[in-house]
Amino acid sequence: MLTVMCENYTALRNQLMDHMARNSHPADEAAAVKRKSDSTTTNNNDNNNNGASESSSTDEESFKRPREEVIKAKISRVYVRTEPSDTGLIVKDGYQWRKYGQKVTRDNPCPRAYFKCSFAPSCPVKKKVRALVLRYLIPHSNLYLIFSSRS
DNA sequence: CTCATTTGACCAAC
DNA sequence: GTTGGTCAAATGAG
Repeated sequence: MLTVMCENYTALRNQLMDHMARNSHPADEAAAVKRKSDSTTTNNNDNNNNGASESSSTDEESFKRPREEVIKAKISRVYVRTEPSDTGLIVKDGYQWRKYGQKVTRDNPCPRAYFKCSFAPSCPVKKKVRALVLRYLIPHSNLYLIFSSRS
């Protein structure tokens, strides 16, 4: 399961990097080049995810933190529409979610549920689910995932 | 007993 | 004031 999760993370991260590279501003590109030139001691950064690189070296945080900050600053939202026939309340995306709240909005008859990823205690991933309409499919990453009926 | 879910309370933003 | 998001005690399922 860990291997699959790492593979999914790498694939998703590559997609994110491609997307960021296509839409990045000149300042971001300059910062990326600067970070790349800073990491002269090692080049295997991109093969590590945040969890697996914890024990690799002592000075890794000097170049690891800026990248995390960039990702966190680029919090994104993804809207996914699911099969109308699939009325189950459990999202079969292969990951564990813990419900931590539910709201009923005034103009919306369907309750909105809030889930946190329970796969890891520090996992920042959250998702919203509007029951019976939409739900999230993208698993672990630093993305903030939201479902909505407007997409 | 343990752990996940429920649900009203709370808080920040508007 | 309202609304959206989160917290946490109560509750239920196993």
